[in-house]
Amino acid sequence: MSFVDLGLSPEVVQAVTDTGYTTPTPIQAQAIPQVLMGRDILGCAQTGTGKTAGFTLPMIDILANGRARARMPRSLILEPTRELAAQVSENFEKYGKYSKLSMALLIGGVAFGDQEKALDRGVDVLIATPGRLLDHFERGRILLNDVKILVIDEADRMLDMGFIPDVEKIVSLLPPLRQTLFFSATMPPEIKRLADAFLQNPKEITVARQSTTAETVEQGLIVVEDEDKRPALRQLLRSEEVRNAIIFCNRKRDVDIVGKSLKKHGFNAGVLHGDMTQSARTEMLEKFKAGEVTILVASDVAARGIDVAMLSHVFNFDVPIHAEDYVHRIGRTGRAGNLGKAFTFAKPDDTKFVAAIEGIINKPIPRLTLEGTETLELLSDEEVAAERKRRRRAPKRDDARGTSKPDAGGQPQPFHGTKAAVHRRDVAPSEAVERPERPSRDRFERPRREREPSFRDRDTDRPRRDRRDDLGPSVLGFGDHVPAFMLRVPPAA
DNA sequence: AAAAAAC
Repeated sequence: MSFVDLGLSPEVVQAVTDTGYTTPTPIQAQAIPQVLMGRDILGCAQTGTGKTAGFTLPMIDILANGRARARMPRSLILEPTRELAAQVSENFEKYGKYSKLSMALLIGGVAFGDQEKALDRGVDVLIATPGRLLDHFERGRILLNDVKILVIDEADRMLDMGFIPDVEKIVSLLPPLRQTLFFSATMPPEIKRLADAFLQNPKEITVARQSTTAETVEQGLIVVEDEDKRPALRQLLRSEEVRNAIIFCNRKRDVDIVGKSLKKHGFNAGVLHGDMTQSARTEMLEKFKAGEVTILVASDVAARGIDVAMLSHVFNFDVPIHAEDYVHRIGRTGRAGNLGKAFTFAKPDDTKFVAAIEGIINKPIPRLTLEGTETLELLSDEEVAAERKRRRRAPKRDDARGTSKPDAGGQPQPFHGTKAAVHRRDVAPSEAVERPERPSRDRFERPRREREPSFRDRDTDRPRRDRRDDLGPSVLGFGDHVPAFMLRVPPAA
């Protein structure tokens, strides 16, 4: 079976041959002929299966005929992360080099100017993350009624990330008569519902998730105390033949800490997480791909899809909270038949998370010990519960990780907002932990701020005395019970 | 226990 047999054009086949690929992967062999026939696809597959080429190759041929009008893309590919979107655009560049296709990449963290210019020229292929795409749409820079092919990639991840409302909004802007390719690594009910809504008589393609069985990945679990993780990691990095590795941390903060620590100890390490600027993210990923940086400390931005050829190792500095993420993380190694190793550091109370992982990979992860490191065992569920209880009763005075703000902890603290520092000496220690109630900092819990009553002239934005005086003591919506502070006349500007 | 994504 070759790419020619799948019905692809000589131009595309040549471009594929140039990159060195000769044999289609199972998902490519199944999907490409169907996509070329114009059929909808429901693909159950993750990256590493050749899924991306499974849709880019036939799309290049389908879009070869016809021209895009300004601001009216002819196809749309939605990706959950910026890196994935960038990767898909590289795919189109690589395989579309003998075909004349125009393309635009709409992702956040990048200036609008160039993206708008590209849209104005007209694009055959539009690759986007949902937020930035909607942003362009709302600015009126883009029209979606000419989209003939829609690709929704990594749908389950979009769900995890809360993008589904955005995706539904975007799909509602597309013409109903179109071809839709829908990919997801897993098919929870919510994703199935979406697939049913978006697809018409789709061809279902399921590709075995080889990383779940992970025959080519040797796995190991090391149980240590939190503070022993970094030395243990260094020891492991030195004893293993690490060609290149990703080290996953659960928190961005720890990504920075571990990255810094490794660099300090002379490792060729770099960091990658979503709080970095887009240019720093791109630069780091490129350095890692090029081998300039051999150890990448990363958050789960890098857990899925990031396609770095032949990683020798994956380390989980923390046990991932969602078992699925474990599969995705270690799926970065042992790909395409190469051998890989995956080591996971667990704390003794990570019992539940480890059990969940072993449940979905359907086998135990071998426990390892490290010389010179105190290797422990996972606690039983009862022990974890007891430990939690104990810790609640005697809260830590100072946070060993150094992350707490100076005013946190159980010490008596001055109240804020008073001139004299008032210490809470008169309360029992256990109650002293209770902080005075403050407005929630969580942006989702924060009550929506009501629009202030407009005392300003709409045109001049000047305060309007007349209006304010007219208003009298009543405030709309409060009847006769108007809180005193709302009746205060704002200072004249 | 987190991370990801729009300004």
